[in-house]
Amino acid sequence: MIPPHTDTVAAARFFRVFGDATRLRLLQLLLERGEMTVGELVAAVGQPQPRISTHLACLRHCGFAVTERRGREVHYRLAVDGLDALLAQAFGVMTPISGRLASCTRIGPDWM
Amino acid sequence: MIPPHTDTVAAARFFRVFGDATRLRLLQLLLERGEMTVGELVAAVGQPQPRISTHLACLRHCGFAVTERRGREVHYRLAVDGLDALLAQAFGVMTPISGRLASCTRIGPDWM
DNA sequence: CCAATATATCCGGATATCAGGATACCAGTG
DNA sequence: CACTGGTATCCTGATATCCGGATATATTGG
Repeated sequence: MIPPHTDTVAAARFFRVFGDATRLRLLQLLLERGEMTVGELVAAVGQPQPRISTHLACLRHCGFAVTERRGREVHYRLAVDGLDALLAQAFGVMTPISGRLASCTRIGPDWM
Repeated sequence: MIPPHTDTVAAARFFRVFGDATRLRLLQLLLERGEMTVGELVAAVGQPQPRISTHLACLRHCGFAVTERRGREVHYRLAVDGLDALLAQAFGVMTPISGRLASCTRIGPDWM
């Protein structure tokens, strides 16, 4: 059941992508709407464009999202399967402990 | 499908707990073995005791684990349900992209 | 009480990881 | 070509989050 050691390290990196609220929000948006332009993501998240683009670059590089340029606009789509199930599972695990999570001092303030 | 905004922030905090390889390793060990003492966890992970204890304190505070002192020893057990399914789901999502994740510069070097 | 065993906490330092704001880059149009 | 619209990158600074090592705390047995 326990994956080898290197898989644990890789998994921690994976979870760290989700550990930023802006990136998580972007993933959620793409999950729901299927495909969005940068401008739409910027508007939906309500943060400055460079900030969104930086996070999108991370998602792109890591393989979570793929892009397609159409004229001036760049469209982003999810490139992973199972994200909906993962998020649903995560909410199931965290809901009973969310109050405790909020006061953890090891996990600091949120960026969003 | 998109949880409200505050749930995204809370979820990001949740994922940040998993974003550290030592903490993730501890959770995996507890998941597999059910209950372990600090000493056993220290031996299994192969890191200094204070380091392990610090991470265990986080897991305890956040509600992932509960403890029971028996004499000198403190026994740790998982206090959340669904962690096995969550980790399995996560490995499913990440496996196809694990090579790309390894080279992400936004997610830095690993602590383990 | 003291010594040994087991564990928790603490503090200072290093660095990981975020932000903002400016600017570079790409596509379309006249 | 210049300008506009859309996006990506970059650099500096702030701080989040880890570590090591020392020490504090709790339990046990003589």
